[in-house]
Amino acid sequence: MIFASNGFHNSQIAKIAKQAGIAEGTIYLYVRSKEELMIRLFEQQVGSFITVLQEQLRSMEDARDQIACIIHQHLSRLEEDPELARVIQFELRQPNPTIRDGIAPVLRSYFQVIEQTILLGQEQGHFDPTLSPKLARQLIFGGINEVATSWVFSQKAYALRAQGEPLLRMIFRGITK
Amino acid sequence: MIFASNGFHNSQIAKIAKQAGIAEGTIYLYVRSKEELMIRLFEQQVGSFITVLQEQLRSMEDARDQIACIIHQHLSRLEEDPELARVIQFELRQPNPTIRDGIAPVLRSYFQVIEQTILLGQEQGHFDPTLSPKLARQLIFGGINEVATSWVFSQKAYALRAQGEPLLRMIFRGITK
Amino acid sequence: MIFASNGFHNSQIAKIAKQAGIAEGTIYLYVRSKEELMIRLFEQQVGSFITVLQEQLRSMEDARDQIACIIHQHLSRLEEDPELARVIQFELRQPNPTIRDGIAPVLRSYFQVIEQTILLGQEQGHFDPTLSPKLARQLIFGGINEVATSWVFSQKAYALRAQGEPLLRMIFRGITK
Amino acid sequence: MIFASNGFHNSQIAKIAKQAGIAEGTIYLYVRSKEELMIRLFEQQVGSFITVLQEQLRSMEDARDQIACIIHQHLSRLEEDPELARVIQFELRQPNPTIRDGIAPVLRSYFQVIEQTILLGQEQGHFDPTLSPKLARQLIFGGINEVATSWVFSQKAYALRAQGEPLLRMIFRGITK
DNA sequence: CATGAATGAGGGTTCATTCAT
DNA sequence: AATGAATGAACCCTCATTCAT
Repeated sequence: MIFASNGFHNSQIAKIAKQAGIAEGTIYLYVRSKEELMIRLFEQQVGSFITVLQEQLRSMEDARDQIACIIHQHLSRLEEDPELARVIQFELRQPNPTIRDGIAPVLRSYFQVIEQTILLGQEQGHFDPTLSPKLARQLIFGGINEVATSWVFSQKAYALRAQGEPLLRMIFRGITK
Repeated sequence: MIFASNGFHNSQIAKIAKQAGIAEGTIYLYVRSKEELMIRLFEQQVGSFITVLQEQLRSMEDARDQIACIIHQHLSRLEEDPELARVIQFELRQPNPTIRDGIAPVLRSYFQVIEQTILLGQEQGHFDPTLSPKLARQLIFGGINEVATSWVFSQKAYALRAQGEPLLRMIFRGITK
Repeated sequence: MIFASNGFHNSQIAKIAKQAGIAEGTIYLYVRSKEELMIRLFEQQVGSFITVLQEQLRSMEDARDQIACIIHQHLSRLEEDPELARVIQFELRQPNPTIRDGIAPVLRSYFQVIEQTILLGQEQGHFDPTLSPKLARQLIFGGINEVATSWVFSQKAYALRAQGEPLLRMIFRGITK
Repeated sequence: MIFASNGFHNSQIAKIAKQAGIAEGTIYLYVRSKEELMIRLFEQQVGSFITVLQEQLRSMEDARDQIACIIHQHLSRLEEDPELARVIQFELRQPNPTIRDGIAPVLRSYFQVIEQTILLGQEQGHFDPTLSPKLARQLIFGGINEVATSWVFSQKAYALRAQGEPLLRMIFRGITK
């Protein structure tokens, strides 16, 4: 089952199936509902992102490098796959509680990666030890997200990756002791 | 007739009308379509928020006080009216371009308030003059938004306002020279 | 109550009222329903047409003159008041049985005028006595009507009245002994 | 799938679907809108009528036989399928310009069949050469139509086909030299 | 395993009608 | 008598889901 991320645009099952080159009914052999499909797709995309990310983080000792890595990878990933960006920014921001709850675990595991890094940085004496890692994560994730949203809104008129450096500088100052 | 801000819950016209205590058809006396309704509601809510906010900002000289005010007012407003928070966080984050374009002007005017304040702070020598006001705004707005989103997700289990102080401290450090 | 024929276009009550320069509710002081309104308007228009027509017919002895008069008056009336033509051609040709039944009496009285004239012509020895007056009337009325319909469809690109003469000639030959 | 010609009665999609023994949504697999449905049905019905009619006309040399054939076939067709009669008489006589324009081509092609026949008759020396074929067609079509309308109004209390003979006689006299 | 035609519940919108003023 | 804001039933259409092949 390879519904590559290359196909949401409109999120009607008919179009998703067409984009994936399969029949509508086929989707339901793998998934119980459209909601589950959205969740599975999100899990797949974000899950693989996290796996790769953790791989890279493991090779870094300094939490500051790790934070830099997270931010750059996040922006790069969205820039590479604008469709995924759209999905995350809009498609998944739905009032539908089933979807919200469904993606929560994956999102939480990403949040934990960030929070762990902050904790590590605090232990290493780089980051302000009085910071709530959760709140710091919220600022970081929210900031990246808003930068990405603006970029999508702007019709991708500029390089998203280029925002990483200055954004990183602000965040660093914000969380450094 | 003023549409009650709490007239949402679900976004079906029937339910919106019921919540507002009016008939479905009545809505269409004031609004041409559901999309326009969403936009009008957003304009009304955010517009009045901005008006009040600017009033308060005018009485402050120091841009640092202004930033603090913005963050606190934003969080307070959402906490006072959790329904509005839900609408902004989820209901309006839609792929629908009409809505996105419709709310863009109001959102932009809020963004300008923030960016002006940052600019002022740079002129006053408080904030890093090399910062892009736009990017700083993105971090601030994105951060606040994410804090609010988490709060909504948590079923409002804690005081949103209480997050203002520590969030503010991080942001200050992040944008200060 | 003067809802002159000058106002159907679209047949929504709101527009009819606006055209007549009165409020929507006012209509319901004179009429129980939209259907009744349509019927009353039709009665008024066609009724006055018949009255005038009979006046003129009374001054003619020869049934052949009378038939000529009917055809010319009918076409003239529709040409003078294209709005009435539209109403008769389309607005009133509805599946709605209430309207059909409601206008039936007026229509029938017009039919009787025509059939009486044919009968007279048969007695005068001008028209084929073996003809069914009803069938002859159907041919005449149907013919006029179709000529008028074509004219309306053509966006009134030519003079409707001008069709009277040649149409009359055909009909005459058709019903003459 | 062929929409049963008797799938009308009322023109609500729900009822049309029910009559045709299919679901509402199914209709929209074959047709983009209700208007298109009406047009398609008309095209189908009238189109096949014209095809059969032209087949028959081809075997006749004399334009007088052809006119007789047209009138009899027209009346027979409506009598066989009273539902079609209702549709043509009422359902399609709508102010809706989309439908009017949509059925215009089919209707026009029927008109041409009639007008060609008249032209032929004029060439053969049977019909008055000074007649406008268009006007003659209007009288013929309008006459048939009115006869059919009366019949439908009468709740089909008598044999429609029986009207063909006397109607034909009148029309013949009307258009003969 | 895969298909895609068929389904039908659900939702936005219109508009004839009412009724408090 | 007149108004017109409010009503809400009715209707067209969409689209997630099913199931016979």
